[in-house]
Amino acid sequence: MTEASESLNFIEQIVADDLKAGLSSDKLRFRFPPEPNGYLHIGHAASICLNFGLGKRFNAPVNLRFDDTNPTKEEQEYVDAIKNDIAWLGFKWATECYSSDYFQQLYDWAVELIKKGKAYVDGQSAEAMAEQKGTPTTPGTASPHRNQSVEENLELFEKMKNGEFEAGTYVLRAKIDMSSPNMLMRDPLLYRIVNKAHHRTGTEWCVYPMYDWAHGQSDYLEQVSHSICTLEFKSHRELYDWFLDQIYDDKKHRPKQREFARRNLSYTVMSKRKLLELVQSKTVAGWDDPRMPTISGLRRRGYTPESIRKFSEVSGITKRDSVTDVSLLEFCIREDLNKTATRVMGVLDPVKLVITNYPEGKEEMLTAENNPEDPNSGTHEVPFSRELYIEREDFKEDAGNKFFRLTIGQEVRLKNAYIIKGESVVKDSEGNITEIHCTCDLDSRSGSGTDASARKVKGTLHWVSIKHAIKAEIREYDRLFLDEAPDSHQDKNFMEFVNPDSLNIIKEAYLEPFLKEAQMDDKFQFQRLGYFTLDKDSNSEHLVFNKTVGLRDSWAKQKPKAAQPNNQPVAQQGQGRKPIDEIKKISKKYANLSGDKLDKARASIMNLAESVTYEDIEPLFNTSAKKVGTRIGVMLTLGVLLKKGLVRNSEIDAFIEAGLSDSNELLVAEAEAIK
RNA sequence: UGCCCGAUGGUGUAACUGGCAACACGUCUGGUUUUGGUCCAGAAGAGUCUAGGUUCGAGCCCUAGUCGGGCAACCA
Repeated sequence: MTEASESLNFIEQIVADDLKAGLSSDKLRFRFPPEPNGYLHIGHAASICLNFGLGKRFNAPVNLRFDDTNPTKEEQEYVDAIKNDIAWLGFKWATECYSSDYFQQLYDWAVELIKKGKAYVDGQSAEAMAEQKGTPTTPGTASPHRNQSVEENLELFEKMKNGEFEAGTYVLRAKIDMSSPNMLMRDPLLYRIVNKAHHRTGTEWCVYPMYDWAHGQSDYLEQVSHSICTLEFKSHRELYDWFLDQIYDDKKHRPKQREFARRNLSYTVMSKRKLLELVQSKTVAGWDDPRMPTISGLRRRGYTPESIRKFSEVSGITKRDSVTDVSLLEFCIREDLNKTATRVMGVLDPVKLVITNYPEGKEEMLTAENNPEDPNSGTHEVPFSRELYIEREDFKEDAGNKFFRLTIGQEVRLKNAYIIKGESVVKDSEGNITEIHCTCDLDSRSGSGTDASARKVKGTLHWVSIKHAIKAEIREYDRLFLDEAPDSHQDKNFMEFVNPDSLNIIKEAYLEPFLKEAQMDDKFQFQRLGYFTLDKDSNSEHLVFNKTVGLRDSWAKQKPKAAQPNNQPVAQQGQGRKPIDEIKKISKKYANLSGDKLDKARASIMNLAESVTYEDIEPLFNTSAKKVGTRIGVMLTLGVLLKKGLVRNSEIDAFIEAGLSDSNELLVAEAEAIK
């Protein structure tokens, strides 16, 4: 138990409370239970970090259990990908388990249930059973098979198991309560017949257990103490407990289920079904497309395990639904990469720069720091020559005072090189700049120690020597959806919000030659641009870099560029709220205020009162005497209305009278003012 | 219409379990800087969904309401 001073999230609190109540700490055991029917995403990372974090905090084992009870959807490919992702995230599971390992035990328990008269085989159609289930507000009706004899049930279930029936013809149901307010308790299904090979058990089984019958029992078999899942399983808890009641042996530890809210990320979707749709519709290139919120997508994009763990940590665990802004995720990756990424230079949108006073044919190697944040990171060499590429965006023929980059007649520094001054431009017939000519101060070489090199200039540009540059493909990504919560619109499908410009490919960017040696998983900062990493599509002939995330850019914010995706939520406080409600809100704590805050509150009440009617305040005259603040607010509002010509009546007089005789000075003063 | 959850600055979380709301992101200033990055200093922004109640005192407790979410797959 480290970091005991930190506040616990409510799940950790539950565990801590159990410990305090006498649970022996060696009984603690957790599990992460994915279904191998898709890839893990950033939402799963929350659950992984929670469960493995619990294990770490309380020094208890955490199992990885594949919930593989549905062979129609599950595949070995997903099992492998999930294990890979969890390991990459940096977690070690105690035991690798599968629900399918328990098929025999589960079957035996089901037979016991039948013998106890608590389960029966139903041969009706799915539609008929759904019909009988009733609705949340009306009770269900019993199946005609509900009271079949134990012998008949046993025989039918045996035949189900032996494959004597076709898929979908019979099911095994628990006999619980067809009129329970909890729909899940209305004789839920335990087993169905499925004719499909299972990725682990092959064709051994013809019947497969449903989630509810498998999950809690698996927890029990593994002696998991705390079974943590997401909120949509809350109503399953009653069933979870009912099933445990049937098989529980009090010499063993009984698991408990607790639920937390799943995490949503802005501008993306987070359900496996929807992610699968993006993959199958070829909207993205695959589960690990760098635009996907999957662990594998984020990894390919250049995110680190540290950054994802950090994101989970700062996001927290609660029971309310929320949409976390991607900017928080971006902060986490920038924070990590800033400390570790090697600084290099690359030009994405080149324009030729000729240094007219630098000797033709001359080349020199300059020294570049690998990472100014890390004094031990060393340096590397970068070649310099007369003709360079710089970023087209870094030059303007005539620019305002706030443009810190290259213009005609102004000096800027070339990073790690010389200070230059813009002299002239060469344009093509259409007026596009094809070359920029400049002169450089040959005394100003970085690191030379001369006075000239120490001179302060307005800006520093990145560059690359044309002769030495290597070419590479760069892939830049924008958010996959244009809407903050694309799947939250009841009238629109999330696919309508797909951002058509989420991928921008730069076929030919120019990079310093140092990058020729780049390896997969190396992290680079292309200075002044952002963080980049090699994509798996790379080979020695053709380098491909993914842009992980841009640097924070306070210059971009100043530019009016309307094309920037708007990050700001539209909703503003107070909008659509009635003035009187606003006044009530401000008034509530009025009596606690003083000084500036008091004056401010008073002024805004007076201001709001201008648009309040008598009908609004009349019902507030009998606000209880204790709610002084509200009464002061009403008094102030009344004053404004009276000034505007409101005619006095007995209710008004009574209210003022009551105010005058109150013990609160503020209220008395306001009453005095208008009496 | 029934049952079950939830509601704290723009966003995500906190508040030592009842003592007048804190942290992070984001935003805005200013400083440092050979990255308009980093770093440093500072600011603005909520009075805790509403109304009652209990209490000396409520974001935390009680009651009623409002709003949001979940629950009727041979999915998990």
